[in-house]
Amino acid sequence: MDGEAIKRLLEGSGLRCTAQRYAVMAFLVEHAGHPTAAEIFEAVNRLDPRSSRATTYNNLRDLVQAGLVREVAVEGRAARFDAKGMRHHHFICDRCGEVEDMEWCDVPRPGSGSLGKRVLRECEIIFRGLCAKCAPRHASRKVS
Amino acid sequence: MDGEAIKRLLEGSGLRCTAQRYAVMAFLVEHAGHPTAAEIFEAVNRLDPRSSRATTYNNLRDLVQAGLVREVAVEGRAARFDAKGMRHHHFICDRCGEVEDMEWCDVPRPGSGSLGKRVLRECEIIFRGLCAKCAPRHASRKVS
DNA sequence: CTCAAAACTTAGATTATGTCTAATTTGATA
DNA sequence: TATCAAATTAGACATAATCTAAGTTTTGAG
Repeated sequence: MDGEAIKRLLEGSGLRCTAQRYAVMAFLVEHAGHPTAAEIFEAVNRLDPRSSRATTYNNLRDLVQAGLVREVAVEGRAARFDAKGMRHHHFICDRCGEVEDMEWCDVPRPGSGSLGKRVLRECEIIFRGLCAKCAPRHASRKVS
Repeated sequence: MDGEAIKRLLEGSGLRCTAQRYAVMAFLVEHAGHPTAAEIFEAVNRLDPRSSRATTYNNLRDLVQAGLVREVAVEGRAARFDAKGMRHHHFICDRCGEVEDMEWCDVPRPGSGSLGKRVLRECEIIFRGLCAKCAPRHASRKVS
């Protein structure tokens, strides 16, 4: 995705394409590794320190509200973000908190009986366990 | 579930049944509404102030590690807890953060190809949208 | 173009949530 | 009862995220 595409993405969602907001979105598009807000802030400021921490959080919130970015909460750790590209599920490592994408598959929808008055927007599967890096160390150590 | 059953549950998992730990577990068994740690602390201390905040957090962590309690992370809000009774999925309200149980159904397992070296422990579906209380207000208001 | 309003950004204070420390208490068991 | 590991405690500390109030930029009406 090039710069123009990102600009169109933002403006198509009613968000102005400011330097700071563009930087956050572009970083997320290029880095699929589910960075935290702190990592995003540090990365976009490393070479071009023109965005404050508050703005990074503001823009992440705006992007999530616009539906361009997904926020993944992880028990006991900072939230992680990814650009909503292809649909996918998530694998969360019990040990290191790493979030990884898992191949998309359809999710069984709840019957309207069990849904009641709720309005469903999306369904996602969370797989939990040990990531490829942590799995080998598992045999001898209690998962903490 | 009576007091003896809770005691057996704790001791069966290698945890001593202390007054404070029992209070946390009993509260979770009786209150299926996914309370936060702060709510649990406040509730178990309202009439019988014998547990500190640190102990409440320690015990919640112990219970989660022992597999007796589940922790549910919610984007932008405090973690919520529930006693692992029947298996169920979760519905999280976009607007108010409320966590509700959804009927259990089997989750499609990822093929061993897409799983790679990862070790899978559990799968859960997260349904997102508006809860029954928030849905009616939706038409006129942007979901904040 | 000009001006005012709206959108956006900012630094730093503040809040919310959760963890750690060091001292003390509890309780199982020898 | 004496011992010692487990559990608890108060409060300091850490971290993540939000808020505030002021300043800056962009937009659009006139």
